[in-house]
Amino acid sequence: MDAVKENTRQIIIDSSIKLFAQFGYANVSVRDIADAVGIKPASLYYHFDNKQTLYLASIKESFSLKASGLSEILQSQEPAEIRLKNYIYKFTALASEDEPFCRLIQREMLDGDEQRMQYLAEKVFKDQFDALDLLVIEINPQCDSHMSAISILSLVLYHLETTPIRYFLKGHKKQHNQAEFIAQHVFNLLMNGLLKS
Amino acid sequence: MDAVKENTRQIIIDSSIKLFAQFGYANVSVRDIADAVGIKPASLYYHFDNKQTLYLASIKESFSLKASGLSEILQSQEPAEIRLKNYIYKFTALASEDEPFCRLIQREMLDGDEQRMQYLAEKVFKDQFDALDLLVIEINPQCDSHMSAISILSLVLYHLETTPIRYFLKGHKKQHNQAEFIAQHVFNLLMNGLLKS
DNA sequence: GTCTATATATGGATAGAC
DNA sequence: GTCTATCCATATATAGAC
Repeated sequence: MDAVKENTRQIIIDSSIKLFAQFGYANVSVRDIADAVGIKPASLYYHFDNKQTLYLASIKESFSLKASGLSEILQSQEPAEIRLKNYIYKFTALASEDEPFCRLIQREMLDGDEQRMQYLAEKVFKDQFDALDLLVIEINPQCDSHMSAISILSLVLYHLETTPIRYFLKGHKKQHNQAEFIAQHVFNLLMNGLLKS
Repeated sequence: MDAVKENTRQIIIDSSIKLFAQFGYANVSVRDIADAVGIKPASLYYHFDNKQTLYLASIKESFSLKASGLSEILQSQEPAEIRLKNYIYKFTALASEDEPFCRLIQREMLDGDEQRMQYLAEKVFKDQFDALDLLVIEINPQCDSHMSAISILSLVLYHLETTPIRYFLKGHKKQHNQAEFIAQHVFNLLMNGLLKS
């Protein structure tokens, strides 16, 4: 942010976050990143040993950037169902705003590298997930909170993830892509199930 | 299956399904497929115009094998809720059995190539999705059937997709990875919401 | 229908000048 | 720190012999 001299290394990371998230590792060339930054490919190799190193640094950076208006909501003094509602709306909004980041995580999940999974679970998502798990227990102490927490996340993320294909599927409307509409649908489904609209 | 002379085209499709599903489109070369089949890359171009055509044919082929069992369930004479229950159990089982294929579809969604999305939606998934949509309407005519159908699919698929990371998250148990357990959780959630276990 | 040989493009990475 | 120039590997795809 320093107007005089911004860190080139940081600009490279910022650019590659966007590119890797949008197109995936194999579909982003070192040339693409260099072009986005405005330097030549050879110059990248002054800052990073190779493409893989750059990729990992980008993921780490992306993780550490995005954090927690969500924690506030989960730790507020509202009744549990209100907290869940607020959480879903906020989470949907955040995920919707930062679609590239969501894709990056999805891609990591697909690759399924065990060491990286463990790192993500224990160093990045742990606090968030645990707090959501506790909220679910508070709402229904009888339920399998682990499964329910995953279900909540799945409903939000999958609606966002399927945006490109839902456009071509029966019954699609513009509003189905709006974060608030998705959040409303998900919260209602969680409260009432399919039977009650 | 003919012992004397099996269709080379079919062997190519079978081989590429496995490769694309496991590694993703960009990570599988025409050479890889040719090697797996046991022919030279040039020979592939006698059977298919290009890599993309081969890829789409593979997905279509792979999906239609699974879809027939699901269609039966959706078109049976059972009450709507029983059909939904049977559908979820069968769908979960199928998806669980062919994890590579599920990953392939997920990758497709992440790539979000518009032409490929349209092809998949209209030529591959259409009939299945429409039938599920109708079932949802039957169960609750008031609801947004498009959103609800996506929600059903999301619940099943995301539990499977997150298998590698859930292992490291709070409250995980072995049974959370079993198809039948997931189906039970999903059906219960859809019927009763989060509040009732 | 499958082969060999090759055209053509692209991608990761390095050497050395400035 | 960034550049130009280039190497080398790999990828898609084609031409033409068999």
